[in-house]
Amino acid sequence: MDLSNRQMQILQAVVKSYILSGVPVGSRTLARHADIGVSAATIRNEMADLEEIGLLEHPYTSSGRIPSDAGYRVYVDNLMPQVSPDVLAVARIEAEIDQRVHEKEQLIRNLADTLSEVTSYTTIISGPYVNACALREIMLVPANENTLVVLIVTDNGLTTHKTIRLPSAMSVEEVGFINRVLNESLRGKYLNELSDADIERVLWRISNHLNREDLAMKQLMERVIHTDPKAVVSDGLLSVLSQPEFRTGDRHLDLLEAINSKGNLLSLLAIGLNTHVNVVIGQELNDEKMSACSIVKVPYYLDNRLAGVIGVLGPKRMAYSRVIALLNYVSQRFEDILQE
Amino acid sequence: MDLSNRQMQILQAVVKSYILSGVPVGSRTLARHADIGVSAATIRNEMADLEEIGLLEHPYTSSGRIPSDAGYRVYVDNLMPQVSPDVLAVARIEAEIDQRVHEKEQLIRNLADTLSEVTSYTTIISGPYVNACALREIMLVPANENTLVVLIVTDNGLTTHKTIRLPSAMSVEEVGFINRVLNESLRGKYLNELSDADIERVLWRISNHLNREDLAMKQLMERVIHTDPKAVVSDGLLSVLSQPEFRTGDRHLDLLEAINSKGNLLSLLAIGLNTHVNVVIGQELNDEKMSACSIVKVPYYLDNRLAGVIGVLGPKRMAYSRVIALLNYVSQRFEDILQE
DNA sequence: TATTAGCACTCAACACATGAGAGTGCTAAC
DNA sequence: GTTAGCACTCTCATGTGTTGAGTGCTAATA
Repeated sequence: MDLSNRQMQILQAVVKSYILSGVPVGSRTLARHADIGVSAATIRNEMADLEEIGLLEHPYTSSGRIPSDAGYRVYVDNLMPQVSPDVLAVARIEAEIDQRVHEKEQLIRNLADTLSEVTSYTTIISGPYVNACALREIMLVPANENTLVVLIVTDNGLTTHKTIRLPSAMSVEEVGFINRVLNESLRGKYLNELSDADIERVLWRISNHLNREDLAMKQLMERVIHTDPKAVVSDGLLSVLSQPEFRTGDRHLDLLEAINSKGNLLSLLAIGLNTHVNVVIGQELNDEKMSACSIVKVPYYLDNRLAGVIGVLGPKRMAYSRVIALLNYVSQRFEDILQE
Repeated sequence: MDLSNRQMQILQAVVKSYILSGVPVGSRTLARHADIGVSAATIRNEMADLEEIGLLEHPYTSSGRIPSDAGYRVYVDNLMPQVSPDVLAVARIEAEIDQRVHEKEQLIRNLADTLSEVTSYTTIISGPYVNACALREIMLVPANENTLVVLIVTDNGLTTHKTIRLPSAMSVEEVGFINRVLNESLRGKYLNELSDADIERVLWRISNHLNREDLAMKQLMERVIHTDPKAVVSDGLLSVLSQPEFRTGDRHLDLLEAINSKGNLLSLLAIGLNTHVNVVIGQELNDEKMSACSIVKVPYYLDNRLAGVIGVLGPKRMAYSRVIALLNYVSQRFEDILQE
């Protein structure tokens, strides 16, 4: 698929104009407003070619062209201008950070809201994953005879707690002992990097001292170490649904339905999560109901460990370059915040 | 506003039919299908009277009648049949409870989801309020020199944790001491029932022993005692937005906008929260954007203390009697669960 | 050979008209 | 007090004509 310079220029102009206006773009508008330097007729010919290659499409016989999924793909990969993040948006984000919210988890949720507001799209985040951080303190608190509450605090100030139901009652002394062992063995470690041997060692110390069946302790350890896939926060649906592409008929219900299945969202964030910034367009989302949407997402790290993913969900007709610049910025700030 | 028997009969028939079909109901349909025993013309006359009183209205000159807000109100207060909760729905709810989810908070969230599914409306819950339960254990864990994590466990197994930033560094010993004092003084108490004297006493013990300024300790106590208004969980928007009344134009955007302001939702749940089951209809919600909706809600208690509110948000044309029966049932189950 | 002007053609969008149907309000009769 | 009858109203669905943007093709042009 080799494109002439002019074809690229025209494709770029079509995508830009369509993103801006949401209206299919015709050859004459392009001839007038984009600086191509040839007549509308020539542009028409080129457009016909671009359509044949599959980069543009035609809602109906005599409407302007709109980019196909492949067209957006080429635009995003090759034609899109690199921009720096919008100053106003950055100011909003920094203002949010300056609020000095106590809980980092809360701060990150707030930032997601802010991101939704400044982009006018929906923000989806996973993480920050507590078990990607160095453990500082683990605290077992008996809630009653056979229920424990586990509080986990990481070095960088993330916290989580969960309730564990024990198969049999456990005395305060036993809980205290396990607590001590867990802290001694796990402090400073990354929960998601524990080897089977590490776990075995801890279990051995515990079952050796307490007269407890191995299995129950093993289950307890599993629960302690395993972090729930950390609910995905999403927000800003309103602005996406206000976009014209969701105003006709029941288009908006499709999107809502897709988003409602939260498991779905998590898997969307996981698509092709190797590269840095990452754009998934329309059909690539592998979900009929979301084929009118795209996701721009970027993972954020802590000590080179994946700490979570930030994603922005919008219509396919999304301001890609603007969002990408912003996401890069925000992910950097996320890392700063986590780093403390 | 005295209604004749027949007027009540007609109003009831109109509301029932409209709730069922969503279509304005005319005198002939009523004469045929509702068992009134008079002709369409008579019904027309009565309807005109009901309209004059303000219980019915007229979308346009020659359409059938629909109930006004006041009409719904009379229906809900006086005319609505008492039904027992739908067996299928109850089965779904019990199945969810049988899952034996560890965290009660999680179980309650799951039940909210189930409630949304079986009613086809949106469920909103506040609570369960941790500070309406007897305190079992309070645990202060230092996260770093000037950050504390507070874990609170109640007698009935609710848990919450929050991060507190201290104005100045605090040693492990100091934290340990405060921890001890807090537990000794507060165990078994209800955090939202502490008197100023109680708090003063605790503060006195602490500042007396540690050489600490009173104000900082006071702030710490405030944070410990004060429960965040506990985010409102809402779900099942999809089914409400699928209702015909939100399909025309941008009606759905209005509703989304209203719901998006979460503070708003909390205040909606708080409207007139004295009675047991409680129906708030249309305009009564005091929100232009929600005037097409109603909320049915019921508080749930623990030891005669308000533990939270469950609400169901749907179109004004909601199956009130069914929802009320279900909510009564669910609130009872909530109380059982909290009671353990 | 690449480009352009010209022109017939297509199709969505809008405005307007028309008819059917449901339902009302009113009046006069029962 | 109740009912039948009838003119009237208004929505909704359908159809028709017009407009305008835009295309595809062809033939002329550089």
